[in-house]
Amino acid sequence: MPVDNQRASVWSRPEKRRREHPALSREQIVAEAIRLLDEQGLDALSMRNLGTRLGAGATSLYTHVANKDELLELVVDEVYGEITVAPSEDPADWTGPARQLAVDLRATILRHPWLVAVLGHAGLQHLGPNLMSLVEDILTRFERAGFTLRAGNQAISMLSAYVVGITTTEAAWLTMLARGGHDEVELVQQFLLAGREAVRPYPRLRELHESYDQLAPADTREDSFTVGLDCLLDGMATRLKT
Amino acid sequence: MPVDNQRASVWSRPEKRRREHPALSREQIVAEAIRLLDEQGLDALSMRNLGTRLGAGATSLYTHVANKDELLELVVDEVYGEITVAPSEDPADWTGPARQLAVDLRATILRHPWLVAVLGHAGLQHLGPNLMSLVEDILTRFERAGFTLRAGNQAISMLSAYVVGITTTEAAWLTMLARGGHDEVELVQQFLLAGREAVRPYPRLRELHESYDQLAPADTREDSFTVGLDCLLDGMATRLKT
DNA sequence: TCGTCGCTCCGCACACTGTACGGCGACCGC
DNA sequence: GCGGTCGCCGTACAGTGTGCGGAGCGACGA
Repeated sequence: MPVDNQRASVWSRPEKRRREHPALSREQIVAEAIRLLDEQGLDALSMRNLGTRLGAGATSLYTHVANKDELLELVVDEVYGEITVAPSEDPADWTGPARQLAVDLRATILRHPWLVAVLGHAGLQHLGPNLMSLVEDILTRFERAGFTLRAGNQAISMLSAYVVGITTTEAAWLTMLARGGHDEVELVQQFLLAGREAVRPYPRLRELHESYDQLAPADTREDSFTVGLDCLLDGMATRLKT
Repeated sequence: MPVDNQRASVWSRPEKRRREHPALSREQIVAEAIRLLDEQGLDALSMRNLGTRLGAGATSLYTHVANKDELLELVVDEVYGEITVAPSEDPADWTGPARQLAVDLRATILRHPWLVAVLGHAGLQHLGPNLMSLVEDILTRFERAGFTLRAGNQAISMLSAYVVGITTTEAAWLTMLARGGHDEVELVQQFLLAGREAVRPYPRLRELHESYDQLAPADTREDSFTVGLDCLLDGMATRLKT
């Protein structure tokens, strides 16, 4: 299947809209796609499925969207739009925006666990308008706090890499949870039971495993994320900030 | 499609092998799958495709492997087996193994760019034997260097999260490169050209963009990774150690 | 007012996917 | 030699992304 690399990206090609009241629109399709993804996961997103949810045929979508891949590109950028970094009072403080970016990004991914799978296919290279204005915004903060543009860019890369990486596991967990319809605590118990056997030949893993026996899983995830984020910010402070 | 969550995991269920010289084996299937993935990417891995490459029918594979998902699980753990952390002379040095883990993991992912997409679907929760013994190994090093098990686990999480996150973008880039069969430098030029337009409304992004104009891309990626890793290790040293 | 054009939407078709099922042939222990 | 078992495969089914040609409709020039 040859890929036309020369075709202009989604963002530069304007949306066609001549008819007065077209039944479908790009916005509508993207919105419904996100709803479908949130409700039933990535596997449930098929063109036919999405089409019928919009009261349309599958191929009708192709008038507004070139590809399924392009649809996902639009969806991803739409989700990026959910992240905004609140204006801070102290312009010299870069820690606040950085932390907020990380926390918001994580929250967004956990709200849309299918995101990591999509990013895995396509990378973070999408460069939709929402992502770009977000990055521009944060670069501004970092610059104002004394970072060079390069350093600021590096900081953003590190932060988002860490968050995406950490969240990959969490999102997979949430997906499994949603699909089975189980309670989190119950599923954890089940996993601990299964893991106990697998972990037997490895003394350190076994001890670690046992130490996690009676813990609220959501809190553990939260704590682990925060500790890691603190580490990262510390390191950035000593290395990147002159 | 209902998923049988109760079925024992791949690792506990022993491989059936009664016949003297069976034409197919699990190892062989996994090995060929990896070869196919490396050559043609994730999309090209279909059961039929893999079957014919092994001189067998598609459904024959199901005697050795329950699922395509399970096959991927086996494949992922097989790839994890490529990572080994060399024994270090100084037992108090945790930085060496940590850095080596990160570098090796990145190299492995870049050697198998499809990995991140698979991880995106499934998370890092696979827990195959190769991964477990790797983690056990590194936990040992960390423990010997004064980490608690919890802290060591946290460190591993952070490191792999960072690497996976950073590498997601790189792997997507490499995949695109491989699919188009283009030269990296040439493709970079093309992207810079396309990006120049997109980046116009954002002053900081534009400046950043221009500053990347004449740089060897592979070196840039390498540097960026190393700087971020140094940051992370610094942070871990001040936060996690003691 | 009447073609005619362009755009949106749709039904059909094609190649391809994962995998359930039943059969076939060859090897094993007896 | 023989029955049972196991590895392999052909067929089949539901479902996928999407190319193509046609139908209906709004707008617009003659």
